[in-house]
Amino acid sequence: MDKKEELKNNAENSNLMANSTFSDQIPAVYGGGGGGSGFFEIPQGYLDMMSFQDYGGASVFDLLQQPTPPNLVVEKLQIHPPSTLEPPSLPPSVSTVTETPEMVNTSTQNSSSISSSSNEAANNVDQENNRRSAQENEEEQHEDVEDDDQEKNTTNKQLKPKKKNPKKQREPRFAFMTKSDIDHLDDGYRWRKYGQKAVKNSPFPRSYHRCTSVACGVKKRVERSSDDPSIVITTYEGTHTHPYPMTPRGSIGILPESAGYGGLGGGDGLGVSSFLFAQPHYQQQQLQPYFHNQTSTSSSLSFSTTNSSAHPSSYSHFLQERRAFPSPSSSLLRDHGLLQDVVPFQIRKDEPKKEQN
DNA sequence: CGCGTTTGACCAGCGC
DNA sequence: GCGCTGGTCAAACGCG
Repeated sequence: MDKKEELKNNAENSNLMANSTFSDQIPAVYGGGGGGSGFFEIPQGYLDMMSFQDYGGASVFDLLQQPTPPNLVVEKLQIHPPSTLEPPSLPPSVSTVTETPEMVNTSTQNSSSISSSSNEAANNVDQENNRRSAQENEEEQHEDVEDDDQEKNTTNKQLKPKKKNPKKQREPRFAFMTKSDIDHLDDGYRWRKYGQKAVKNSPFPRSYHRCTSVACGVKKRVERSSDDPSIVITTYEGTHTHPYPMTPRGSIGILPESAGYGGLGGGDGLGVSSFLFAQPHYQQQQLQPYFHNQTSTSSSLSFSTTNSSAHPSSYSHFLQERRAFPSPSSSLLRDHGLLQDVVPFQIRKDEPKKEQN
């Protein structure tokens, strides 16, 4: 543990890395090979009911089929308008959107309405996203998905010949922030933690998780915002190559509210939160019960995407992948890809209209 | 015993 | 080239 502290301190003391600015962050959120992030302040329990339309690489608010739901307090939102793309027309609610110049490539400095917390959080996410997306955009086109396995195979570990494929491919990523005391949000999949690292500019370590499913190379990073410890930044990378587990960790999809999963942040200390979405159980409900009346705390959710493949419908990619594996209850569990890990379909509009091709 | 976590070390990429 | 950081590996360990 002492060493851990050391690492942290090192990271903190290290000023080699310039203070990350958004300027060179994710190039874009609107599809085209970019990413973005948003930050919503959402009443606790609302997440369970939240849903967005197919995230086809549009703006964050395009995720919201309808204007911001009544109980959804859009506190902060960051998006990354691509320098080369025109921002999509945004719904009325988007008036609350703050397009942060510094998040655009051209950026300078500014951003009035973005709080430091979300700023920082998104920053963390975007930082890496962008860093890679640049190089990945080129590389990824050459290779295909299997490389994760191949890496391991080719990694004949004698001592530590971790020579990986130079053209390491990065899968599309999807990041979001949640305001929660709990780090590891249970999205229904089973994850194995394979690493933890101290990150610079943050006193909180970042943990690395991998889907335990064989041949599924989906990874997940979890970290806390250095600025606002209550914010958990979760980044998914890759696409699940297997059906959505109906009984992950014992009880996905059949979690009664009484089971203590009613809302976010309700639990404490445990490694798993009630961050469960797309439960058939919820589908019965209407958009009414936003709240589960847990506590007065609120949960928040934000997005940051990196479309390394430069496809406008990057996230649709997820969705399609997931649809390839209709589950027994697929009729109920509309497949929304990783998004459904994050956003309960209740609020997503199930209309297939945005399923661009 | 199987599975998941912890942890120290290694590697690659990047900036200076 | 060097140092830093992020990402990953895998042995050791813990837990049920």
